[in-house]
Amino acid sequence: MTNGAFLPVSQPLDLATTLHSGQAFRWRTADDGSFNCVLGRNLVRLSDVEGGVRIDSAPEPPSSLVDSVSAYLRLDDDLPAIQSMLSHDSRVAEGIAVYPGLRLLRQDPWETLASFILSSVSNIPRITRTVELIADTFGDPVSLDGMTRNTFPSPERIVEAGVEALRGLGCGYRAPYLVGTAKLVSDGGVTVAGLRGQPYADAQRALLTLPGVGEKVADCVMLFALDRLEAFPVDRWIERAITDWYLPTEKLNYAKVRALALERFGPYAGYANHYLFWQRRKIG
DNA sequence: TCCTCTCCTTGCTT
DNA sequence: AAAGCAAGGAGAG
Repeated sequence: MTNGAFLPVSQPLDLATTLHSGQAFRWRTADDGSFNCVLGRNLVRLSDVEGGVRIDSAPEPPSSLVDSVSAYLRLDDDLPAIQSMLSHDSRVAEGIAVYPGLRLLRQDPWETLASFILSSVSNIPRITRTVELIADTFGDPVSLDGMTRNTFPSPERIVEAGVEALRGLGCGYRAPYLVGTAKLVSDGGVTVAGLRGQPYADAQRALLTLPGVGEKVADCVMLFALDRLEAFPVDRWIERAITDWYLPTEKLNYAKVRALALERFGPYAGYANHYLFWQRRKIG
């Protein structure tokens, strides 16, 4: 065992729910209840402990990753304050009551972009499987305490891999989208990481130039990786929620839903989105 | 400009 | 076990 590092947590944090909430696809739960994932080039294990989270990692020592794990878990978001701002909405309030420790994550932009290109007309188990298969095939191995997992491959690696190989891994019609986007990213045509913190309109404009990226995928990347908490991805579930709960008489389009989200939920619309998403999925 | 329709792969799920 | 369904996007009309 490694020596572990302690990340004190005073915020609400439900690791199990957060890490398996469909925003990240590579977290696994071990038999001992801990969670492991490759973050960047480190294999990281998180465990719930009294007053916080225990971090183990390799090859870099856990003590050097405390800040980056804290950032990844968005512990800088004051979740109770955000939740109280959103609780005027009864549907969101219901979601908060069921998942009080459900947080958004601050993930790697490229991996998030690739994952959500693969998400189209798919489902969470399948996305998880495909993303893992891509890492197993084209990533680099990292080991921690006898466990080995692979890094998520760089855009350059995805370009080298090519469309046919990705089709072979079950990417289907999304394979050329992923390779096309990887080309633009590796050429420096679009610097995804550089979009973090950019204004919504600028980040969106850049993302929409990428193949396989429409408004919904762009919103997922902005929300889950680029610090745009006002992003409000509209997938099938959210669309049903809006239709049934908010705008039953209107003919919806993406812009209309976004306008409603911003007006109703403001700068933290993305948190409302995530609670609504899970409330709606629960109901069907 | 904006809307509607169709097609695109394949694994989960019932 | 056949069939519906799945965190959509692109292109045509």
